Amino acid sequence: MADKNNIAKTKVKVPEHSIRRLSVYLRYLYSARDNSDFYVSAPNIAKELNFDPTQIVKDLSLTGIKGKPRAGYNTFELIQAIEDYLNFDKSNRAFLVGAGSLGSALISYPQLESFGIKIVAAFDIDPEKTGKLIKRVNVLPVSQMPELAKRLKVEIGILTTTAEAAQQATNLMVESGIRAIWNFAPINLKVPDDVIVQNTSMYSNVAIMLKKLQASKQS
Amino acid sequence: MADKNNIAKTKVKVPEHSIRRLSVYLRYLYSARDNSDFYVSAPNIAKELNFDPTQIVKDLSLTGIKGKPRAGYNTFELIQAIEDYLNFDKSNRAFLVGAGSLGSALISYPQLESFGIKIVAAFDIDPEKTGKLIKRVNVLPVSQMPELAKRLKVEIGILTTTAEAAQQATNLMVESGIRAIWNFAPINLKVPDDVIVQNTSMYSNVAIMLKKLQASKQS
DNA sequence: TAGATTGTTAATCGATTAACAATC
DNA sequence: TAGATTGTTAATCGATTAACAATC
Repeated sequence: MADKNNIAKTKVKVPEHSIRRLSVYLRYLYSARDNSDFYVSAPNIAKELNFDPTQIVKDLSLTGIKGKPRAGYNTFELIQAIEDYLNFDKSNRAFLVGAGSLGSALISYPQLESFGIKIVAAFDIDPEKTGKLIKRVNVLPVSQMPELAKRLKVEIGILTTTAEAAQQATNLMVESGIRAIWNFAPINLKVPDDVIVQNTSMYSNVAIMLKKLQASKQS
Repeated sequence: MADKNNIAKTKVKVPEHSIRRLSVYLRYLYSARDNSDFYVSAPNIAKELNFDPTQIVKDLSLTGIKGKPRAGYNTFELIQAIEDYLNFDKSNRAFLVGAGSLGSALISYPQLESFGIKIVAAFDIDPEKTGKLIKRVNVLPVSQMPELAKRLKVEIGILTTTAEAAQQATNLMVESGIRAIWNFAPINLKVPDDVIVQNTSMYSNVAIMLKKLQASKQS
């Protein structure tokens, strides 16, 4: 049954909570490294980030790293282990579709490359926008996407169009062979079973923040 | 113990998963309403968004709404119930700090207002940026923040500065009486126990997407 | 050695899913 | 009435936390 398949596929099982935390640890580890801290321990990180130390130990063990009792983990090895586990090997080329203000902001977002995503081209339907450069990234007409995707073996698409244009842009990405879509458009995309959609809704974060604010007022 | 207190306070207990989903349902319900669907049922929404129907029923019950067996929920009542539950009453005024490309993108982000946030002013330290307008929002020097926050009773801050400027900007927001900070800067902010920080890290989403992509290739 | 930290196993907690009765 | 859907209670599942042994 196609529908059931779809649900199954959408939920490729990965330990989301741990992965989310690992990316937070990683950010801290970069600064520790720059700070010449050669060893970091779980209680160390925990104190800095206000996390639970045993949870950190458990998360880190996912990457297969071995730490030294008393000392902690070698900072360089730990960074390498997390980067490997999260596939941040810098070869993940991505297209950005929708060169509006959010798209431009993402192209400029700091360190996105060290987090495994390299934006190699941007696309737009608006002829006003195409033919220009945004921080060394070319903005091309969408018609060039399928051919370029195949040539450059691009598997990742970042969707920053309006909600109205999003589904059509998605269809084109799928036709071009894109396997994973990082979606910022506030709409539920329809994709084939084997395409991954990562929704980044601004709204859900707003909702959670407002709810916490309300809860904090009541106590 | 201050540290323990901090941990406790950071985790004001709200059903995060349900809230996140409710905001997704809401977005769909707006389109259903515009489409003149006067009644929607859980299996209805489930099919459209690829969710589990019983989970939807459970989530919706959080808002206190009563549905009709066989028919479902009145669309207007349901929208109202979710908006009430999530405090989207449109009176949540917010300051935006850091008028760079991401800040501008957020000011232009569609429907943010219907999701409970109204950006009433933007701030920047760069004199090049202050004194201008971004889509009807004034960009002011940060020095004006404390006084204006008190006058307008602003409790929410949106932080879109660089990582380097983020902590200082945060301190100023806290001094100004901001109670909740929606943080886009890739850094762990230090705040007093009673201030809520909602981190929106781009990186964690990248990490999860890459991990899913890898997992899907292995099956 | 003593003490701090890792690493593993067990207990708890919360969220999701399943089952089914109530009801329009 | 029959059937679809709500709504509630129970079972399952996964994630977090606690406990403690191993080790440097």
